[in-house]
Amino acid sequence: MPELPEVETVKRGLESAIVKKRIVSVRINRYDLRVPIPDDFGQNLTGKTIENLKRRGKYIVLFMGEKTSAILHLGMSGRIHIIHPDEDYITQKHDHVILTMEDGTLVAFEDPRRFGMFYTIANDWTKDRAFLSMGPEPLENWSGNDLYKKLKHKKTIVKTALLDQRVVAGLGNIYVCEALYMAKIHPERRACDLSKEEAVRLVEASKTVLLRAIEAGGSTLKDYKKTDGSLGYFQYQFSVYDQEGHTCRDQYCDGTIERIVQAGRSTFYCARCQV
DNA sequence: CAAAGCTCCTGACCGC
DNA sequence: TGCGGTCAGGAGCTTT
Repeated sequence: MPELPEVETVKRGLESAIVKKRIVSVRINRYDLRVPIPDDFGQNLTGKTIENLKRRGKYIVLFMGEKTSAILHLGMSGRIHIIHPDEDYITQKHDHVILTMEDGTLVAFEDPRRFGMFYTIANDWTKDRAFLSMGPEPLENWSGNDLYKKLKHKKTIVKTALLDQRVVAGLGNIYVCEALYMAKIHPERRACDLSKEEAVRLVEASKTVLLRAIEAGGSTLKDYKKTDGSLGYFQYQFSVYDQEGHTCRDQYCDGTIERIVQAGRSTFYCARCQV
């Protein structure tokens, strides 16, 4: 379930492997992802040099000049495998796309559930529909005031509002739970009922949670690569996510972590200290 | 327009 | 051991 920290970790891993290198071939094993890979995908990428990488929300943009960018989203189960020129690699069952770089580095996009996206665009990537109504980057100039103003006229519950990528980019089910816990805000609160102070707290908590997770991703990245060469999943100790029945981690709280379902998704929270 | 509901997909897990 | 059922969830689409 890649959210912002996992995507950022993947992007950092890709950085040294492919930036400033030319793509010499593109192998596409299947086109029928949930959003199909365009027919001209391979043609558009072959021969191009990746100038830089950008992350926006849960997307990674491979920038190859003003006229070509590739846009990657890992969906639910997407992974990137980086295979160095001297390494052997057995193609995985769900490796849908494999890029070969000029130095022999392979980049495999594996995605069993096929919820991911990989496509090219022929103009300014910021104009792509994925980014048109996307909210602010949480780690860049996201303020409590901005969140407060956005939530003020939202009738939905705060948990669901934070999952909406138009409100803020990059949060998913796990980090929304974690951020609400850290901010001590109950997930069933109506978004429009949050005070300015609570919005400020929620923004600060979100930033802290995301930064810590990125840090954890970065530190475990090397160990993970040693074992199977893949990138993107890390060890991060969740306070509430998937912790149903555990005692609240707050030393002054003796509550128990509960699980409820909101809009069809699990929410984990402490019913005692999140109010 | 917002909000809620449904859908896509496979692998992991559980109970029998 | 196998088998059926359930669950996981990002985002696009449809419905209300």
